[in-house]
Amino acid sequence: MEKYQHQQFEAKWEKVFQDNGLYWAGESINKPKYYILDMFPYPSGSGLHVGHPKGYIASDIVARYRRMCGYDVLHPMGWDAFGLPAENYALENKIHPSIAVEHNIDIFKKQLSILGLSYDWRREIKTTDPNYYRWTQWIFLQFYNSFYDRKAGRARPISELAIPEGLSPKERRAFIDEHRLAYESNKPINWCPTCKTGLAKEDLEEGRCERCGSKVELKPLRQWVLRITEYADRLLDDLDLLSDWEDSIKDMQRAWIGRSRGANVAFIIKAGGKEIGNLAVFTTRPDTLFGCTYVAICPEQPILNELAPYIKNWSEVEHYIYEASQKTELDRTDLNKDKTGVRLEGCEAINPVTGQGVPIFVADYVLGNYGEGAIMAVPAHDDRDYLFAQKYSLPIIQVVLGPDDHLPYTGSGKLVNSHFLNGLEVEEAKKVIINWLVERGVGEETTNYRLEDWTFSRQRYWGEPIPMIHCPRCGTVPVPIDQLPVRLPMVDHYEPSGTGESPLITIKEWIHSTCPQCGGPAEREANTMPQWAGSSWYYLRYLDPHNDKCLVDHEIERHWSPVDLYVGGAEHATRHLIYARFWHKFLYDLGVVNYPEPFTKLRHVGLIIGEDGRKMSKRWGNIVNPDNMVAQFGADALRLYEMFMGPFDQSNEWHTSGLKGTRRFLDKIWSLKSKVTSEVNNLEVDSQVQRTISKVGADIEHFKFNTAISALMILVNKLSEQQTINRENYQKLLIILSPFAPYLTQELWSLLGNEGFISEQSWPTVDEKILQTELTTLVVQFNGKTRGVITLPINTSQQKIIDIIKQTPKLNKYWIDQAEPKKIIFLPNKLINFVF
RNA sequence: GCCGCGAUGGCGAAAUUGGUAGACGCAUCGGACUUAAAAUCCGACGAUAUUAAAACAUCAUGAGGGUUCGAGUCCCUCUCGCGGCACCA
Repeated sequence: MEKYQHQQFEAKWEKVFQDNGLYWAGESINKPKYYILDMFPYPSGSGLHVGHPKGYIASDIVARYRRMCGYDVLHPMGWDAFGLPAENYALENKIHPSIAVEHNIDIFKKQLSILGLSYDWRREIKTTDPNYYRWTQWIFLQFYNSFYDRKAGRARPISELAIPEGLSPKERRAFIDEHRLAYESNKPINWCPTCKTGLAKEDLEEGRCERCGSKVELKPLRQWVLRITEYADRLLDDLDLLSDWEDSIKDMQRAWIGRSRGANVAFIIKAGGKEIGNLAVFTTRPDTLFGCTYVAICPEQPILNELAPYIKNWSEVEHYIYEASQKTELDRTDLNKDKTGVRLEGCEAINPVTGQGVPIFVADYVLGNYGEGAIMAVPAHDDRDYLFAQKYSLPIIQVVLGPDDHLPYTGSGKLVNSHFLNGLEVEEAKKVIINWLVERGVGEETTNYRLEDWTFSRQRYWGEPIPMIHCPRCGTVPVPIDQLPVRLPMVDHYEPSGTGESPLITIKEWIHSTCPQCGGPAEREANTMPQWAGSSWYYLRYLDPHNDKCLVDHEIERHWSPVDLYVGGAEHATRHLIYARFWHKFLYDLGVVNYPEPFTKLRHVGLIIGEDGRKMSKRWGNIVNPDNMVAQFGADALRLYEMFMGPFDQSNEWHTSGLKGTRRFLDKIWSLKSKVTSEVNNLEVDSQVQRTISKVGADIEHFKFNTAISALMILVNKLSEQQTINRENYQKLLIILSPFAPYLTQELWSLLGNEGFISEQSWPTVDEKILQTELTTLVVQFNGKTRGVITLPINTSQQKIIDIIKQTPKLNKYWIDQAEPKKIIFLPNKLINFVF
């Protein structure tokens, strides 16, 4: 069989397609828009392996399909080029990151361009371009200049913040700063000693740096933080708007945000019968307040300073606090570790409902960064408190009845030993007790989140400079908008200092600046933004990439937003996808964007793993380079194979032999060309063509590319059996194959003498008349067991079918003793089942 | 521990969502073509029993139970694997 030479036309057509602007979006007025977005890559030094383009191929198929269905498709690509990996790569290879990044982008772009991806390259962006990060900085300044109005449920300009009267200028300033959505904090942060930078909670994996795997340490460091927690409720509740997101991703985000509704309860602290302080604890189970037998606070609880003079065993307590501070987060939260604590001798906490005192412990199983850093312990109804109470022989009071006597019991049930709560169900008791507490001013309904504010400073060179200035007279002052971008200086030495200071601090000519307020000498903020900053809004910049007046024109944004389809890896579920939703909602509050959610439909791509079953990595030497595969088999075959491997969202092992298979399939189509005539095919073939058009279209929309390709293969097998192939049918096959194999189908399209581009053809309409066949196969069952299949004209009546079966030798033997069946189950055109 | 997903031939997988289990492809085996190989074409390909061969039959979708005329699909129990969260009170 004749084989085609992909080398002879793939590159040729790619150039023609690009030169003709086939993939330009926004060129037609009347078509409906469709925005298809890929998660833009990080141009690393090692180039692409065959796993990377899988998602790009899928979105490209949808893009091509949508164009053929009459949509004005926006399908852009760009580069997420700031961040640690680029900088580490640059340090290792002793090339400046800006040069390394340019080089890597070149390689990536070359690798992508031979795959036939239909991007509108006029819109290419990169996050390291000052004309891009200017707007990243602009957004940061908007955060700085906004506060969150909880009543209105949105961000507002900080100038509209209601400031209490009678504050001194200093207090006024502090009050305002406390409400900014970008704020400076001195709280200890997660510090990676290897990467030498602070990290956000999202950058950790089991207490280790997600990049390098080092255990992170807590380090007190001044840093910029974004108040993402103000958006927690909207980020959570609006997930319900995203009906076309996979539930697994939504569940992951829900768990990450981790909303808990409960109450803060105030305990008065007494020593020697005297009130010496007040401690709030957070609980989701205020109903169990009568079962509280001790209170535990974390070693960082500020109240310890107040209590210190009254604590009789202070040296022991102090030692415990010190020990806890020496532990890493990973060790602190190790579930297997024994619970420890030290009782604060001489102090007691008064339970507001009973008026009785309970002991207070400092215990490092209480987390400092959640709730109030203090808990009311109810050993009977909490696993951890139970273990602790047993260890320290503390009383255990059951207040909720479980199905048996087993304690601890954390389920629901009726309240006992709880005075006015007795007999109530847990949920009811919660409401009653909260009311009781609120009325007496000793408690309030409270919601807490696992989500933490976003640590936004990195003590590294390769990131967007944070556009702030520190003035010895005016304090922290934002860089005026018209002075953006604050450019990252090109320097020879950019190694991280490791001291907690950004390497930019050493670049005196850059650091020294003037205060925009007083004009006096001042210093620039030397920290840079995290890797996730640029990617939190990039999808908006594609819409209007060259605008130098605003980040995106209002009308243009209104036209293209939101993203209709977003394709990328599931590993971004709790990082990029939460950050981007957060920024988008903030921009929505500012009026920059028109929709509350950025991405309407989200699909995640499964990994391609090595032939040895391991993740593709240099370390295992199992990397397959797409360039080699394209050289050997052609881009079309590679595209087909990656889509044919299995369900799109599933991981699959790479097998080059499978790629040979899809290439064989394309060779078959090539050789069919010699059978093409004007003679008509029979109805069966025509009908099969129609069925395939219908199935392939539906499968593309549902991301079932593997079955779409299988349907195409079945059609090709059918056509191969024919002596001649009607030209019309063959061309329809080429058209519906073209989203998968754009080069080969274009070549054949042209060889058949057609003008123009196959990608500009309309998706064939399905002819319902031809689609309907006149015959149907009916399954014949006796007592539920399939005994045969008969082919019948459609809509044959039940009685007629019974007559046929009685006359069919292979089937009538099951008609037991000529008896009448007890029951007949008849599904017209599908199945008949006789129950005897 | 909690939440979610999954388990189908030698392999990747299909199955109109309760109606012919294994489509399509890979690998393998046999045949054709060839001096030969590759490529290509034709054929076989879940297991078992019976048979000269086939037809037919029985069993079979991680295990065990259940619902149903009928279960890969629905329900219950369990095993294993993957992903997420995890001392979050």
